[in-house]
Amino acid sequence: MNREVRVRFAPSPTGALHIGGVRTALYNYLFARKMGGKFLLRIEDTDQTRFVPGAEEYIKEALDWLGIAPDESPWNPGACGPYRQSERKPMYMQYALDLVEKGHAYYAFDTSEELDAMRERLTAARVVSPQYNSITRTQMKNSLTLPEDEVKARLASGEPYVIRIKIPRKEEVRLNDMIRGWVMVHSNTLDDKVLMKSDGMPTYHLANIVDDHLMGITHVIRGEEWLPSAPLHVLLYKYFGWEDTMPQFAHLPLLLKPDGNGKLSKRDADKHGFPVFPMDWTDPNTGDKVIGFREAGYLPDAFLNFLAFLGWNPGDHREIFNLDELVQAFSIERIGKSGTKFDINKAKWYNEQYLRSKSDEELAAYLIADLEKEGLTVSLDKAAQIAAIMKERATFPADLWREGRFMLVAPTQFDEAVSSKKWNQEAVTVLTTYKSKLEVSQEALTAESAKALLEQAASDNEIKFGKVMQAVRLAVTGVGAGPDLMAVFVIIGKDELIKRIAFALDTLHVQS
RNA sequence: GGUCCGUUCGUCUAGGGGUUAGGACGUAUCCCUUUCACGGAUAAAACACGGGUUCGAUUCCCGUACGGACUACCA
Repeated sequence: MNREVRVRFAPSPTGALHIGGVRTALYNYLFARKMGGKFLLRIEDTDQTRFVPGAEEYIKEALDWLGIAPDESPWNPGACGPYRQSERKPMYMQYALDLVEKGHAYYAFDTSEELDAMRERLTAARVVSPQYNSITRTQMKNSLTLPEDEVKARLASGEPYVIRIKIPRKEEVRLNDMIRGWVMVHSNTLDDKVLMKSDGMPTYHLANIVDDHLMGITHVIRGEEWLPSAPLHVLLYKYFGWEDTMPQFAHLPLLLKPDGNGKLSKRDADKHGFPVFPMDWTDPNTGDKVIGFREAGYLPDAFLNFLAFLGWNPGDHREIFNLDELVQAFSIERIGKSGTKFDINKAKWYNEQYLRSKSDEELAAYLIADLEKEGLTVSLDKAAQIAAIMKERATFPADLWREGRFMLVAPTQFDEAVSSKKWNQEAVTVLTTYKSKLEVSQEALTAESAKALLEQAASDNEIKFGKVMQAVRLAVTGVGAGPDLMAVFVIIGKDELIKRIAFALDTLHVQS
């Protein structure tokens, strides 16, 4: 049987989409495209208590930003809708009841207090892992222990209940994970997980099996945190009689903290000052703010490239891949098994690579946008010129302006450390000469003519050109470092250049 | 605690029974140069440990250690 590949990304709308989730979405997308299949988005909102307004929109916007929009989603439904589990609510009960009928599930009436009491009792009795299972269920209030009449009466009276899976006492459950190979667990370590909650909603375990089946999902690519419950899912496929079309599983390694141990979290972002979310987000309930890669200045292609390499590699030494190239090169077999520590330096490096590969005009658009925020305007042409000489030294688009502002705004003060060391009589002499040469020159200012004139000014005074360059730079830009000076001169223009030199000559004083 | 998963330079990783264990980020040095960058070159830097199997193990097997995930009417 050769089914069309269909994969899904199934986040819960409980807040900002974590970077690990974004990577899961990306791998799903890459796999779908590579296999010529479909990538779907399903919103797993079965926990009504954790609903956060705006979270869904955040997910959509993040995927759109990265260019990995799903083929089917709540906003772009295909034939398998709805794509929100809350909207699929009426579908689940029949499947749960089917399991009850087959003897693979049962009703349970225990209150949360009774559940707590059971766990306390077991803990006190030094039972290693207190759980609702084949042994303990015999002492709880459920349709396995209660007389049939009573069960019916309780159901009829509207008493709250859940439906639990009846895990077999002794059975080896095995699955062949695409990343990890055969994983085996004994059913006696599994517990009778709740399938239907008392509010009439399914739990993740039921909903994801039913939906994946109904949606024709062929491969489940998800985080490693799901591995322990995968055997439960395998059992469910078996009990539903869907073994033939059970998806293949691929459990992705986790994204870990950059320094210590454990899963990457928002705390790490706060601690190290880098984002772990794709975009800015303010939680409407708690007011918590997180910063995003997008707002921090990461380019979507760079971010995607970085993300793809967190746990996957193409097997050769190439590092730069755009989305299409990632699709071509991607394979699940080349995903690593071990957890990946998060290194923001690599992300920055990727961003630099992509920034430099952009055209001057593209970069100019960023620059112009930044300038507008400060009420400044500049021609596209000039912005492109600035971008051209700044991009080699920028990590983020914002660096273009932050480090290049002197090209549009004359310095009003001068870097003290540089002036104390480099501002000397020789510099003053050369600059004075240079200024007058510029004033009388009829030539248009080019990088070549600007340099020729400066060299003349230096040699006229029998001073080595290189010796005063730092001072010249200081005079014109206010700082001691920056892009090629002659290019800067051309951008600011002759008049402005003369003005700046005059101002520096007036303002700075030679220290003895 | 239990179950499951994992372990190659600081980090991301390639590799795989016999290799000078390769690349990238980062770090250091040098070159280029009007500074700072970019770029180029070089360097330091790794197979967790212990047993097997084998002529030979970093690679295969088993333990140990360490790390992680899971252990809810959350996903």
